[in-house]
Amino acid sequence: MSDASIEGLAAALDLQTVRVVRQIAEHGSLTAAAEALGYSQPAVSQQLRRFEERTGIALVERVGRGIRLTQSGRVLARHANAVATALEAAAGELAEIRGLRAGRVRLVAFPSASATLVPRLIAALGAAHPGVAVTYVEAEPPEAVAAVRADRADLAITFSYPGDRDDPHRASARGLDVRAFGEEPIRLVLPAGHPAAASDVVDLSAVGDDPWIAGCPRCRGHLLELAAAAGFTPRIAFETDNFVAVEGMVAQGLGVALLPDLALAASPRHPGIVIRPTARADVRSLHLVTARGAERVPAVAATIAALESVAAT
Amino acid sequence: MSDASIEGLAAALDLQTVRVVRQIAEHGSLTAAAEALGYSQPAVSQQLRRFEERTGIALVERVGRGIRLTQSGRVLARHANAVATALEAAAGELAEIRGLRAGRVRLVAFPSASATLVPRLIAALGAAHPGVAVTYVEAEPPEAVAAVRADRADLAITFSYPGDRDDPHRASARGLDVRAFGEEPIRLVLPAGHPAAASDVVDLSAVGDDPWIAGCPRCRGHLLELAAAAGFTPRIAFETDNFVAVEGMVAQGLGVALLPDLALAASPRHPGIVIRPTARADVRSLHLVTARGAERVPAVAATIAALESVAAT
DNA sequence: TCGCATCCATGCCATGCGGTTATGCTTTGC
DNA sequence: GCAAAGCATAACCGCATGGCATGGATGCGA
Repeated sequence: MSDASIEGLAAALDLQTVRVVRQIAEHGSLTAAAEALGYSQPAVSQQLRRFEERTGIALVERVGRGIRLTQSGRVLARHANAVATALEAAAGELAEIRGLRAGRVRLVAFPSASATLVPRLIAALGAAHPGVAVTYVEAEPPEAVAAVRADRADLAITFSYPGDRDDPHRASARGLDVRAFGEEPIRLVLPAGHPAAASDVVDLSAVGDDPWIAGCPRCRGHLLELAAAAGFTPRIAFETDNFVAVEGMVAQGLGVALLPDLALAASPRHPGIVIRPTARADVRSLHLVTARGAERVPAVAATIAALESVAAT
Repeated sequence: MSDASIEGLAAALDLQTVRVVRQIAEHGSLTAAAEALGYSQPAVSQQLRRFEERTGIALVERVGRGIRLTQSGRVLARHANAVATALEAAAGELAEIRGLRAGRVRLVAFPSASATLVPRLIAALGAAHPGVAVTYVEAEPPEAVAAVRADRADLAITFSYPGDRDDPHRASARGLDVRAFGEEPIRLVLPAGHPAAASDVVDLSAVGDDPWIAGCPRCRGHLLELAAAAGFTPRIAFETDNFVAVEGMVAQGLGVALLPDLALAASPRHPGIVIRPTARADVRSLHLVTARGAERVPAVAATIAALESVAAT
């Protein structure tokens, strides 16, 4: 019963009363406390009375035309400072986060963004909001989405090919927020001197008979789709995740390849290759995946803003 | 501006939100938090939304069909424990006081109560409520009242004579609470063998020619009043505050005296004296003086109750 | 001793906070 | 594909909470 009474009391304690008692202890009168709190005097008077009725605990006693705190009142006033201190500490931290003087963003992005997009993003974010801490992890889109879902990341940068079979932004990203923030051209990579390199824009069918060097599984799937649309089935000679290796292979004349812009921009252009846009101006789309409502988190919002400004260049 | 925003935030923080966030952090869902708090699920949902609208701070983000706390939410949850701890400490202390397992009464009483009434009072109070601490100071009524007014005492036991000129319970006790709790007979003290001692009840006029031994100034004033009512002017031979000395003087035949019952009960009865009621059954009244509303303080209420039971015997 | 200023309590009223129930939407698991 | 889980929204409502006006008691000073 003693425990129950304490719990009941703790539930009956409200901040208003605590604040009022604190001011009364400091100023010695209801009127002064009311003024300090920006309330009218009756408001404070009633606040006290309500608390006393609710809890059966007398906080003030009258003496002359004034009042003074009872023992209980003084006890509450003493603890009021502890409560106020804890609340102000919380408010301080929250204000820091809201004002972007503190905060944290855990970023995940696909590998080819690591060399170009992500560094620029982090730099822009750091310049605008030095107080925000950024952590970055590299992961392919499906894993990146999983990281957001599992609360291992706040923000995932992913891509998807048009008509992607297991599009990470359809089934697997359900329950999350996906926003497209740009498109990335897909380039045809040819060995220098390749006949098709003569024209500024190359139709895929023009290299339908060449051997192909394919990238990651999903990139490979995309290649198959584009080739089918162009009317051929690519003969895939090699597969590798490593863009630099792809460029080297193409330079050696081992085949041709499709590479997204960011992958090409990640390293100095290999001298033995030529880059050409595809005739159909193929692109893959870039996405931002977050928990729904995460854009209301200041650090996340700032990151999105920074990403949009970076992506625009 | 940063400070202002912190202050604004601290003012916008309310216990309900803190409690809600705390439960969400613990249980991981609104529904579970609502159940833990004894609320319906929409109540918790709206509580959160209101806070977020009020402060512009997002506390939760949605993921799938559930939610999770944002960084701000976790910050608040962390501080929530500190707040809850402080509140529970306050509630605990208040519950102790309310349940009379703790508390304090500062008692003041007039000297002749020190030997009889007060010890019995303190004993009764201590037996009923061992947790309540009692302090006691001896003071004449005017000083006792002043002590209550100046917050040096919670409860003053005083007396007043009927028609007292500067009645401590009229002018000087204004703004305080005065309650009569009993009357104390005034006895005539005669040397053994005094002729008037032959009758069980003595009219004052029967000893009008005797020399008198007077007590404290206010007692002396009372003596003069009673004598005047009986038709004589007392010849005052000695004055002393000390009741025991009064008894000794009377025993030596130096005069007669009026003494209140409590003063007589304070020491073993002197063998050389005789006690007689006065013909008019004179009494002085006993009072309890407190701050107004002090009876709502548990320890004070318990003392009053104990005093009433003690005074009844 | 008689105003006058001070301080708190009270009555009345408007507002909106904070709760409820009912219901719908999205996601997830079988 | 359907049922269950989980949150949001809408409609409604009680009363806590604050304001204003006023009254009563006290204390101070002329």
